[in-house]
Amino acid sequence: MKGEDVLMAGGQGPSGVAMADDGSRVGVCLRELLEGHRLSPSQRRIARHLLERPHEAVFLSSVDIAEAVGTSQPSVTRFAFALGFNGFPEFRDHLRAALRDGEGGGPAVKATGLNPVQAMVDSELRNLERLRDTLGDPGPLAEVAAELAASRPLPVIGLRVSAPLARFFGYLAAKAHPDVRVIDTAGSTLEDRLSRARAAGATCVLAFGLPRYPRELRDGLAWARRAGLRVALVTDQPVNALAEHADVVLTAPVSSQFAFDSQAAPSVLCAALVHSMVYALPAHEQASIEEFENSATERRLFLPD
Amino acid sequence: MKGEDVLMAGGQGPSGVAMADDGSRVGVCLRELLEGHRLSPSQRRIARHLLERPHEAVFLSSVDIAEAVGTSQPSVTRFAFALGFNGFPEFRDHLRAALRDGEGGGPAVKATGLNPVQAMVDSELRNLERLRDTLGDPGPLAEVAAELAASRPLPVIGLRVSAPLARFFGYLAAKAHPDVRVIDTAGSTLEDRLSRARAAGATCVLAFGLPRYPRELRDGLAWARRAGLRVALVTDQPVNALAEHADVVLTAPVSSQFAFDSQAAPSVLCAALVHSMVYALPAHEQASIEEFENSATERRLFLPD
DNA sequence: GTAATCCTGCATGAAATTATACATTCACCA
DNA sequence: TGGTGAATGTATAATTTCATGCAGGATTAC
Repeated sequence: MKGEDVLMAGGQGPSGVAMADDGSRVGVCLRELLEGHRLSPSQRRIARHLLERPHEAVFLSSVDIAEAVGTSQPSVTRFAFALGFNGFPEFRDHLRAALRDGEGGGPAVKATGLNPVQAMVDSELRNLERLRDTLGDPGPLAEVAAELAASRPLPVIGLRVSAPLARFFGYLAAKAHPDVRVIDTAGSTLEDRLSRARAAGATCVLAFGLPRYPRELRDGLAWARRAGLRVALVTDQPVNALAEHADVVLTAPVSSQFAFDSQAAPSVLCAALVHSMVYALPAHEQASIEEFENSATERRLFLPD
Repeated sequence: MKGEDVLMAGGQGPSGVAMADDGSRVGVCLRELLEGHRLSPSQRRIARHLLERPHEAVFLSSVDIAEAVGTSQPSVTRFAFALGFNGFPEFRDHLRAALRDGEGGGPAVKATGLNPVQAMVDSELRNLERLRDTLGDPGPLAEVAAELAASRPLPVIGLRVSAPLARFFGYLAAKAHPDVRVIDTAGSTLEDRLSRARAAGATCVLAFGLPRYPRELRDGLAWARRAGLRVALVTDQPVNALAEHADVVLTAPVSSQFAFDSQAAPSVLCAALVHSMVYALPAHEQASIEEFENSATERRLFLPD
């Protein structure tokens, strides 16, 4: 193995502290394997070495171990055989499997007594879970929100299937931002309106690009960038044909196993974005939200809940 | 790699704990690497594949990845070079190092609960679960779908915050229904357009009415009924100020504990509705979906995934 | 429409990893 | 002392993994 240097730190010392992290999971796996096997002296040294570095163990090659222990590579192979495996790779895969069980193993798979439509919803549920997990680090979202909040005006692009998303975002954001301009047509119209927004002081643009990715959106993003606008993109994958034309990418997974995809996760991301934008706004504009609500109530625009 | 079968599970099931497990650590490492790198289509597929299985990624060989992605092994090597590494092993060691750094941190980081934005997503998750459960009985959905599919034309109403939803439904439904007419303006316009639709043969209308319920929507629904149209309503509660003006009600719960609500569940319900509508359509119109897809591909409207 | 560029897979060679054959050493015992 | 057998290392073969040259094909630019 060439890059063994990257694996030499970490670990958790012989007196293994924190039970139940993944390393010790490999450790218990090893202990189980060693149970009731008669090992030769050098094989014991190998075992001891692995037990002391359960994290690295899963990555080490037979020569790595041999060198570290100060023995020969065939001895490592024979060590694997002595433990009942059919070769060193088989032994190592056993360790890797133990590590993986630890990582994924939390919740059990549920019985799938779901009808097709329910399966569809379930699929979107998982997408939302993924979104929630990626938001564990609030940095990127807050960063984008701040940029968007600071841009006056704020152009928002959504073409084709993403047009409703852009409008939805526009509707929410308008409560917190004085000048949101939704663009849902492509071609020269798009460039015209971007151009005007740029001239009016816009510093960045928000784009929604869900599958299937319109070619025209890519062109629009490229154009916006050349025009000096920072491009924030909401899409379903961190890397795709659109992402390379964006400065910041927020991902909201969508299902593609069904004929018609919903936009559950992107919709939630919209709400989260606007939510974050509010905190990036000056106080007097936060107040204007309340204002609108009140005036709307006065005009009896809405029915009682 | 011989024992790839041992690595096929993983991920983090339905009730997934939180961020900051080792897999997502590899994930963020990958994201950082991908940032600002121009990738070819097949390289993007590779990146996606790895992002979807961060746990396994650290163990995969270049041929493993190539086979899984359906590309050639040299493409994987080139992928590593494109990311600035000096070879595939170097790239893989980088990922492994990220994983190791995470393990040192131990279970401490895991204990952290959800941040506010995550709580928001979590709230929508529960809404989706409720939606899934209510769809356990496919009857109402199929019934509404059949009615909608049979109405020519099919008027779809969504005002204010629900306008994007109506447009989204319209976009999807247009693939399966020859004459969908989205109405997102209120007042006399609404009645005009409903009237024309009725004259053209419409038998029912679909309305989206999420909080806060526009007074004008209630008026519109009442008007539609008097005009002899059957009213199907998508809203958030089985009974509210709008439901009494509808013949059939489909409920899609939304959160109201946050300043800005997303439309996750209604969005999914849209997709489910259209999905069900397809099965209520004659075969030749189902075929027209494919047709559109093909013609769109021919016109190279979309970018490759 | 044509040329230039980029992308991609195939074939192949180089490097690394693992398994096996064989020789040597050492402990133990007659 | 010489024999026996397990243990271990050396050398090497077999397998796997990785890198690169080259040609065909697609896309873009002019």
